[in-house]
Amino acid sequence: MYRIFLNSPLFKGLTIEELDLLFLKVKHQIRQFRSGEMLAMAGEEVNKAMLLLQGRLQGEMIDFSGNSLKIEELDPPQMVAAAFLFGPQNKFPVFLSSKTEGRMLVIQKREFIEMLSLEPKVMVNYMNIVSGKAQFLSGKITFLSLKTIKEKIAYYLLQKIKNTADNKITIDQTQTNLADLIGVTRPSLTRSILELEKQGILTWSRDCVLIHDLKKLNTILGR
Amino acid sequence: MYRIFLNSPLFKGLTIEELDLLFLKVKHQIRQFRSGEMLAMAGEEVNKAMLLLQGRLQGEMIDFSGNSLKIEELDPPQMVAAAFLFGPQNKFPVFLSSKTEGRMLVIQKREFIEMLSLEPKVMVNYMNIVSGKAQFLSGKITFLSLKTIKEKIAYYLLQKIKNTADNKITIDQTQTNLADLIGVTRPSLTRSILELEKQGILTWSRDCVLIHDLKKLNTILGR
DNA sequence: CTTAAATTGTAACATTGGGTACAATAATCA
DNA sequence: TGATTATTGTACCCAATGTTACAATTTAAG
Repeated sequence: MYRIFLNSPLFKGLTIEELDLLFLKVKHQIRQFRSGEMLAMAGEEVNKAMLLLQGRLQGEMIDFSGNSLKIEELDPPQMVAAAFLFGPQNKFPVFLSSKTEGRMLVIQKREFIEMLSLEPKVMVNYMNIVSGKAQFLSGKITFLSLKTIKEKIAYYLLQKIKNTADNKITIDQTQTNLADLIGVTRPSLTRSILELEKQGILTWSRDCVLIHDLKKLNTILGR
Repeated sequence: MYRIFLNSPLFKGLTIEELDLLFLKVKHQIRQFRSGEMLAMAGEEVNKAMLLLQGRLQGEMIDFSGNSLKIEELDPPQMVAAAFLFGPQNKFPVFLSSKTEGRMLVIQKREFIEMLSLEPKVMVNYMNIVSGKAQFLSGKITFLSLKTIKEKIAYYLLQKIKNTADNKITIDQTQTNLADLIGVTRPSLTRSILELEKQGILTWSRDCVLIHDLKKLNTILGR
């Protein structure tokens, strides 16, 4: 019955038997949702643990000029608003809506605390999840602190180049998408890319980027 | 002996007896530090729980143009880097240095996990702390997502006005400080303030701000 | 009360990036 | 291949903010 929970980060390392036993003791529900449903408003209180089982959610922060800065998409079997169940302001930080239909496991906060006490493995898992959220947000802040488009491009590329041996980076999206991702307009992004090319730092072709001068690319970020 | 830990958020709700018993079982050290000491570099691994007992620390993210965007100051009895002890990238997100001399309690991660299992109250306290960190960072992101200076001013003032009954806000810092805090230059801040005054939204005197038109102030943030 | 220092106001100019429109160049499909 | 569409390059203008420098005002110190 609870087999589908097994590959969730929250229940990682548990046996089926442990899981079955746990859910015998802990009260819980399954909530169904349709596509396009608004599941939570920013500011709303979080008083239950939610584990996405099926479907896809998205959390977006509506910035005040009406644009929406996408924070994250959520796929199963991830927890929803994990970092906002405890803490002094346990309210949704984003608008949460469903991109598809699906369902999630819901456990009231009181019962969730009980569960964490009953099973230390779940406790450690949960701490990893919440800490991971904080770390994700911390990374976002690093990025948002970058001021110029060139800095954002440099940061983006240097993140990508970590995973490749040579100085060639595969770009798996269009400039339009990328511009949207880093929060600038497309013509501005193109303009900055071309300036970087003129400076001899890189060559940007449709599907990949060649870094000619890694040193200068780092210089843009002041290091 | 461990009485000084009692008013720490981590050990809130424990009796002296419980605390004594806990620290009999859990290995720990006290680390002294001098003023101006660099305690951790951004990127360094976090493998111990740290609780500031005395002195003052500051964590700052050196932004890549060399400016430093202050993230937080830390006073006793707060935990250090609480949200970065677990999770997939348990590394310092900021440069941590001491502003004064002082000392802190240090518990290795392994022993810390043991402590959380031994005492559920501490576990819940720790989760509140980590979640609080995530929530703090989430707030930072909201702020960093604001684009114009007027938006930042409006956000700053509306946060402050929550705590006051009337429409008068006490400003406890100079414009120079405030400009630094919200990450803009001082002349630009002044310019924006004056424009807000011309629009009849507020009056900004040395030590306090009078909001004349709360509605318009909200409008700046698009709500 | 006078003076020095800190704070705030102001102005001219440079830079960055958004808005818009359109041209040029691939990529895709019939 | 030819036509259609998606993507990228380019230009022009404008708003927002940084840079710099200096003036005006307030506060603090003696």
